[in-house]
Amino acid sequence: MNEQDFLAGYDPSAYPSTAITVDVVALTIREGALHLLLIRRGQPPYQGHWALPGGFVQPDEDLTTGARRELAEETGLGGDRLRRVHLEQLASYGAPDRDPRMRIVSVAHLAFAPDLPDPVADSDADEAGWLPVTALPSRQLAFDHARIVDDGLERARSKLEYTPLATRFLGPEFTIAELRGVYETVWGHPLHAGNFHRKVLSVPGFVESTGGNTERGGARGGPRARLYRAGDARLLHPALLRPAREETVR
Amino acid sequence: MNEQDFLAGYDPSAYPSTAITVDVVALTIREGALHLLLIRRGQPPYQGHWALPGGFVQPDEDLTTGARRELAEETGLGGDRLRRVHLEQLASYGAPDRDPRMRIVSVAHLAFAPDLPDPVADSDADEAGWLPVTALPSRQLAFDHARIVDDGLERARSKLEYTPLATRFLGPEFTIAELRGVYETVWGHPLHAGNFHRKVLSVPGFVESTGGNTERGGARGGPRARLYRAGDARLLHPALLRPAREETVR
DNA sequence: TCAATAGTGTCTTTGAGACACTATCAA
DNA sequence: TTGATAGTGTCTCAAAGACACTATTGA
Repeated sequence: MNEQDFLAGYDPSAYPSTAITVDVVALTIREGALHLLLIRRGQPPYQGHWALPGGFVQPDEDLTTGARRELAEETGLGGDRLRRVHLEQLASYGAPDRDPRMRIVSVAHLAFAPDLPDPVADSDADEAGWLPVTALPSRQLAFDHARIVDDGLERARSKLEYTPLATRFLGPEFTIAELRGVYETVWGHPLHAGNFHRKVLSVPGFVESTGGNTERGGARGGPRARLYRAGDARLLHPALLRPAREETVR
Repeated sequence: MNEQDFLAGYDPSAYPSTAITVDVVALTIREGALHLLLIRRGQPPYQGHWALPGGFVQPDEDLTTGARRELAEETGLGGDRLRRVHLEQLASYGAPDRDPRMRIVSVAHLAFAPDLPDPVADSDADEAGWLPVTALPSRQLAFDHARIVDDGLERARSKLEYTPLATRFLGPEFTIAELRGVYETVWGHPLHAGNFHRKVLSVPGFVESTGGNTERGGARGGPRARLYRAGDARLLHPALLRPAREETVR
């Protein structure tokens, strides 16, 4: 039997079937706090609970394409704004009982977005919004989404160490202080301003100067800061390591 | 409608269906070279091509459980030997056309194993074996498995930097020189013996002394080496970074 | 005038890497 | 005896972090 004949006689339904969804852990920074895009479910299961935006993968689309589509649908965003959002695969979650309806494997994705407008609820949901991650209703997230969010946050913290993706939380032009704000928000503790400044400028390709300055100094005074845009590095070398965390090592 | 009623009337077949497989990039070190477990396919599609071990996820098993089961089936291994194999999720691959039969999303896993016996072919395959990764028939791997292998190798190289998983390629007791051999094999270039030795011993929890020594010196002479076992660290701090690779940064 | 901030200078400590050297063992 | 290897000592350089300081701005 050759491959042609084999495929002609192949019956997909003879194999165990499972549904595939994509879910998105979309992060942004608002007013100095890390926010997560969540949807309040309008239908069972977990009706009324908050859940990650996501849905079934369409027959003709790639996993990451599906995740970007879901993100576009939930945020009402498109075009250039959406294209500036960083999106990467996070991990897949497939415990047999994670969804009461049927066996569903979710391919979770992680997104970093600059401050975006409030989402518009679509037909399936009665509410959608950016919620601060520090005040998450952890026990009330649908399915295993609390676990997925935890994994996403840890991945985000780690990614800031060795990639320049912190810039994806900001607009096309930013100051070093704003970049430092991203690190402090995601990592959850303050950094030394002077050392951070020098470190960022010393990593090749992390940021490049636009030549411009901010129009005004800080809200409470201070000189006008120089403006930078993201450089062409894909990895930071040397990396910007988080302050030692002995506890997490063992 | 409450959740009970909803689930009772829920029809899984109304949703787009997809098959889920797990594939395993299983690595081991034989005679100083990195080897990969491959199966020569006995059936279409890609009949006669080499492919990663893997298969459909069973209805009641978790993704990682499925990967471990597939690994056990292909290697004929069980019990303690299998339990010593490190297994982690790598990534999921779901391009719509990656399998000519139907939409199949593969959740790839990565395994690090100490030198294992040659695998026994099962009913679906006419051949199975550990192949050196340097001499892979890249263009002849089935499906998108060449890409998955590349991703797995890069993940393996990276994991050796900041985790103690190099020890998973070795037996329960090993010398520093053997551990160095793992790094040299996976990273693909020689390391300075003296500096490596000191570095490994300086990282807390990486290895701990057994108190014993090897029975004999090296094959071409030299003193007997001290024996070590894996320590309790889950992360290396500070990390063992690969020598700088400027090319890969941009 | 005052307080906050941007940006730079400098010193200390840690760690990576180059190199040298000794002790030990197989052939 | 010879040559390879295990393990240690030492030096240099890069980088992280602590601290200090100046210049610039808003209030």
